[in-house]
Amino acid sequence: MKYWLFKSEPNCFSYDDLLKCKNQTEPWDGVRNYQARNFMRDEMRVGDLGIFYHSNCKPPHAIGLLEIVSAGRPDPTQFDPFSEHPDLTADPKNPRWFLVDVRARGKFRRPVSLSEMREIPDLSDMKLLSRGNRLSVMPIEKKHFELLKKLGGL
DNA sequence: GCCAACGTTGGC
DNA sequence: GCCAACGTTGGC
Repeated sequence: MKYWLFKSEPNCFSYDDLLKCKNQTEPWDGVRNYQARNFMRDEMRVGDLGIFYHSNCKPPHAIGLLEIVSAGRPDPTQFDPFSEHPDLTADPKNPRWFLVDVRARGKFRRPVSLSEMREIPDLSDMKLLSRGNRLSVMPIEKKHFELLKKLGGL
């Protein structure tokens, strides 16, 4: 089993928004980065777990757990000219962008801020903390997942 | 295939 | 609002 970190801007889609979705499940659509796409298309498996991270807010923080509940599948929003990230050059017979469906697996009792993470030596080699990292979906080591979960009070 | 220009991300 | 980092684009 693998572990992942999913970034989202809370004013766009927050953990509470996920909790309000049917079955607390939602497609993680709109990703338009090849590396992130490859993770979703090729490496995620049903049952993998993830951390939900709120970016571009004050302070940025990890806020809860999620579970991957579908394999990678084509992201329908690429073909929708009215979606936020249409890609009209994508061929429906050979989709370019993929998503997975994620389900909420528990909100943290307390958020774990980015600055707090930076102060914890055991988290120092997390990809999230590396300079200039802009990936919205990235792998995370099990030990980091477990520690974040604990810091979040779960 | 190189690389300059440009756009985006996202912490600060 | 600034800017570092980095991905993408497109001319050559």
